Amino acid sequence: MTKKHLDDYFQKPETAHEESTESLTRTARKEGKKEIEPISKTPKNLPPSYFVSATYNGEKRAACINLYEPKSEKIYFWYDNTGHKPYLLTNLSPIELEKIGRVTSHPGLDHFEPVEKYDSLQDCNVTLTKVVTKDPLAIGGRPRGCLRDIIPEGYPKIGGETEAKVWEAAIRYYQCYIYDRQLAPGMLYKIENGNLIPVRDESSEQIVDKICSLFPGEPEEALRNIETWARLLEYPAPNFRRVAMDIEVFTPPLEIEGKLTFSVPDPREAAYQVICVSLWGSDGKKRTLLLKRAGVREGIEKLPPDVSVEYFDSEERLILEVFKALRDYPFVITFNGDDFDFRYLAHRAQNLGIRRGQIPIEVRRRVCLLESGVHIDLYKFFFNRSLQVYAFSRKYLDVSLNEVGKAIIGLAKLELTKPFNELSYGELAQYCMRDSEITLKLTTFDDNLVMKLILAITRISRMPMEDVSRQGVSRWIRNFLQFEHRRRNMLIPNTADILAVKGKTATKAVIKGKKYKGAIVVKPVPGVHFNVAVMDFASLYPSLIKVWNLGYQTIRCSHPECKSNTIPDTPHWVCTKYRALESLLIGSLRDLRVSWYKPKAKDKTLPKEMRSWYKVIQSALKVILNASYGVFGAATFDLYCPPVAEATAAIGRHSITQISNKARELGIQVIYGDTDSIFLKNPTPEQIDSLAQWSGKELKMELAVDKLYRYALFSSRKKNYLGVSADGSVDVKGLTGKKRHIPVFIKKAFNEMNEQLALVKSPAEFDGAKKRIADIVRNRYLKLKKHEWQQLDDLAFHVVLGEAPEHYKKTTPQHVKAARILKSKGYKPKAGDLISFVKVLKDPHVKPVQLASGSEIDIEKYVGHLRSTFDQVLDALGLDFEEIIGLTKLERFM
DNA sequence: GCGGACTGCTTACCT
DNA sequence: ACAGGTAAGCAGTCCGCG
Repeated sequence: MTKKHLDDYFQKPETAHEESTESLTRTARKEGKKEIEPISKTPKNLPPSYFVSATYNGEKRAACINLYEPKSEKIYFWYDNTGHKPYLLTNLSPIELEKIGRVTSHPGLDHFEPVEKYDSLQDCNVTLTKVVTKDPLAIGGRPRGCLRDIIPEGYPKIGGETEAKVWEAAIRYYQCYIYDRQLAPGMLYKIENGNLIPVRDESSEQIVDKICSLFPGEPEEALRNIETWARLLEYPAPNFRRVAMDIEVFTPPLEIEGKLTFSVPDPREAAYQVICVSLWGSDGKKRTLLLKRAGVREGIEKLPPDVSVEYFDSEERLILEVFKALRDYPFVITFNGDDFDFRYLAHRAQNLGIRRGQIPIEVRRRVCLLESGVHIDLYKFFFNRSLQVYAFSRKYLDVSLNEVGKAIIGLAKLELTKPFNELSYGELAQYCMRDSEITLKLTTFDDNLVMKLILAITRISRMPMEDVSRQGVSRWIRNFLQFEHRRRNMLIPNTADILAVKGKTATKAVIKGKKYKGAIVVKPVPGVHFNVAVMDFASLYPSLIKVWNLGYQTIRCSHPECKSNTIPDTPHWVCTKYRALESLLIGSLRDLRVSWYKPKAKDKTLPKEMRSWYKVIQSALKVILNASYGVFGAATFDLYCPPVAEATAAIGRHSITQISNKARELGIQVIYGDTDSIFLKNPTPEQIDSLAQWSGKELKMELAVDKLYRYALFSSRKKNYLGVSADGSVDVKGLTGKKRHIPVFIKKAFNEMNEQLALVKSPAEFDGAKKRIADIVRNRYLKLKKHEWQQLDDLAFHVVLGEAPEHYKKTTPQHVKAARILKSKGYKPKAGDLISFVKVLKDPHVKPVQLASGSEIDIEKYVGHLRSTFDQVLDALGLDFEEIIGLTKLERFM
């Protein structure tokens, strides 16, 4: 890599305006062979196509845009023809830069160019120098000799006056290109006479106007911003022609404790044969490619008739056939393809002597990309915590194909009944096909929700689809903020500079080690409360960021006259002269979601496809908005600004305190509240109305009824309650009985109890329910005492191993003890694994469930867990666990 | 040397 | 690589005790 690029420096630079009219592929050109079919053309003209991703092409030394043409369903390339080049910014003048030999002699240097930028941290215009290079690697990305390191190191501090600094030097080149040309990834572009031209969507203009008319009070700048977002979000998604792929690799069997297991082959070594590959296309094509091996039984009668079964005598030909398919489809979906399937295939191909040019996979350190299309690795996508919680409402708890498949589309992996290498061709194909079936269906369910979600975030974040599907929400947010900086010719500040000017926090966190004080939780009033209304602020934190004009630029600004514009409960103030970018952008996104996309997603009068698109948008916005406050408190975020996060939380506390005071003033009893919500006991519609009115008027915040509970049940614990809605649905929050590590044996009883609680309609009906609940608890207790469980698994606790078992130094929690026992038996528990263990009488008091037997169970421990699980509810019902299980008060003291 | 009180660690949850 | 706040269970330590 390094060598190749060093060589590049000594070549004559190509003219950047060179037309790319030839229709040979990049691969074919490199190899000088014509036998490979063209990956894709770079045409002079192309009908409207979706901008799906962007890269840098090292050979052409130009940005490359991947366009998906929805009629032919193919990807085409367009290379920059504007002469755009990589650059960084520095405060050194060209004259000062000329004095640094390591800069002027740098082979990647192109030229210097003065630029004016607005520095929002200092509130002044600055003249900087654009250091333009021939190659992005000249700026950064290599261990030594990059200009972004050379400039600050190399400048002799004359008189100690000027400190040489660089800006915008860590932005990926293709992002820089998107920012500078103000491109809209995910939107339509056409190629006309070799030029890239945005395609305006006339049909959405009316609807965009309508959206804007929803916000008559907004200032012009905010309206223009809303308009921009609306244009991006209204345009529909294409059909993404795609294929899901899964591979199976021969694995030598490993014997542990007399049981056969298999270790996962190392994709870097790729030492074993690829024995089966399955391809499941969105076009209905289902293929399974099998390697002929000695002594393997046929058994393909088990496969559905529409699967094409293809046998190969040579592994090399099998792999080449797979590569052909990978070139054919514009989008390829895998589950962990970055770290396994693609990595393995590429290295295996190399091992087999397949020429580099014939391998369409670009293997990078952490990802594997396709030369001719877009690779989406669903493992990374579903691993994303924000998506897990806010887009898929914690439906899956473990990120494995099996768990995600079961939870989201109700399709599990096939279970193997015998060792891998004893499978017949049919069984192997069946197993492998199922994996690619789940993988594809994870992108097709709910009217292609996943593909659309990626597209929507691509548009909001201004990032390529590959990056959107792999990176976290903080990158999405960072990128659209950087884009808007460029649009306004604002200097993108360095993280260290923001921190130096505005780094200090002033409040004390409740939790040791945290940076600032967070939200308030109101102590609940224990007991059962009928007719409870839950009111909450619509997206509290984004609303506050909008209403209070929060951003790194505006918090603690330098203007003396702003200092009186204080933030409650902190020593901070906010600018009164300028609007913060974060406030503007997050504010618009919030407004769009609350006033347009959320209602539209529920609007039954809309056609189905339209409503489904609106659902996608509102869900994408939800994910982004929910993280929009947290990122300012995250040191890894480029615009990290602790006082912004601190101020947001402080105003949040102020808001909920004000609103509960007002509620009490109106004569409503507040029985609970957490962060942005208050639980009101038996309020009248008038009281609810006046509270909402007051909030809008005094706090400038929307407060609305979120839930109406027939009754709610509280213990004295915070973040612990149970609410029953009018339709009998039960919300369980925080109770131990719902936590995933609790044994099924206890969970079952807990769920039975909830069924009883769901039936209660009036206070009078509680007596009967209490009796039945007492029965449930007593029965469980007796079953435990009599060792009556269906299987030992039902008694297992399931706890995630946060670190590798040997990594725990300070304490040894029980699940780690269990993991170490497993390790000593030859298993290889690693970080992220779910450890299942039971509590036993003998010494370490835990045992992995696989190794335990019923007779060694510590029954009293389980009674204790049963008790503590139920106490949370029994307290509120006025029931007593010990009385239920039949101990008299006297016995308890003995 | 023992046991209760206390602190800290770890995980899972809530908003 | 969004944040802080809360609950639970256990591990480990401290402290008093003739």
